[in-house]
Amino acid sequence: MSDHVFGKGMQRADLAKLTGCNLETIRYYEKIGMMPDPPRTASGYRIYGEDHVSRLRFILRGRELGFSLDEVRGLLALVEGGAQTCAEVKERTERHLADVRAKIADLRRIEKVLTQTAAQCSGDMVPDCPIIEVLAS
Amino acid sequence: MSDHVFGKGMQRADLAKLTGCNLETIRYYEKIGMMPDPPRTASGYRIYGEDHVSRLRFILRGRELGFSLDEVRGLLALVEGGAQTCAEVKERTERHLADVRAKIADLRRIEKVLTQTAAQCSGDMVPDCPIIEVLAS
DNA sequence: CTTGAGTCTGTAGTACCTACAGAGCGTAGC
DNA sequence: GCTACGCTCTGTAGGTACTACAGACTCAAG
Repeated sequence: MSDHVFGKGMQRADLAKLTGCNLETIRYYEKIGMMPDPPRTASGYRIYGEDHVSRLRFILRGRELGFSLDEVRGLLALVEGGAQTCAEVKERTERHLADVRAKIADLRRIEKVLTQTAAQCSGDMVPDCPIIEVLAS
Repeated sequence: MSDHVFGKGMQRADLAKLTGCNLETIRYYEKIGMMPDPPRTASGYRIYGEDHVSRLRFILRGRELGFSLDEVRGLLALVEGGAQTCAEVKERTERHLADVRAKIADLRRIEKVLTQTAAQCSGDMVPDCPIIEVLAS
């Protein structure tokens, strides 16, 4: 197989290479209904086309931007459902943005504690390590 | 039970309340060896003392600071092992700090993309939503 | 016709919990 | 003494998002 121009469709490995997605993840997305069941050859091999490429790219991009699979599923439904308005898309994006910002705030708090504590630690043979104090407090 | 002053030791629910840990999580930590097997009453009820409280607090604090359970396990081993030096503790903390900073950088990148894209979106009845463009690109 | 690479399937493993069912235990009230 | 209620015990299943593997099959090249 592996029709060089993908004229008749491509195999799983081709789709994986094209999108940078892990080979097994494609099958996983199919199993949980994120990707549609593709047509098969007579012997059962999956055949993918351009529509599969777009859809998988959409999912991967959403994941890169920190959306959960469920959130991506929702966005896909809006897009595929031919939403006349993007208000809902914007709303979900902003909800997600709030999540992302909350996570950043959390991590910054952690960073601050760790930085301050590590700074107090000489690293020498000290009986009372300030880092351990923080953990044990 | 529930000896008001915890003189003879406390039950699981008491330990949970005292540390803010989920009841089931205590059992889970025991199962994976993060918490030692506690003594039991004749009928099999777990009995916890002050040492269990400290250890659980250490674990929870480590988790709050974003250490993995394995990292916490390692720190605990250093502490309980009566390490003469805290150099190793400092090193691990700094390795973890680098992880935290990398995660912050990741999230900030995500935040930037989402903010910029959401700003371009009017939220009106637009056929080409810039958010979807980003996802589909 | 054989060989090697690709594909198929189901399943198990990762991290970190959380929740539940069904059984047993302990105590307060009657 | 007995019942009722709440706690504990156990093992196991679920959730999120994959990733990896074993064993069987298919396909194309030499």
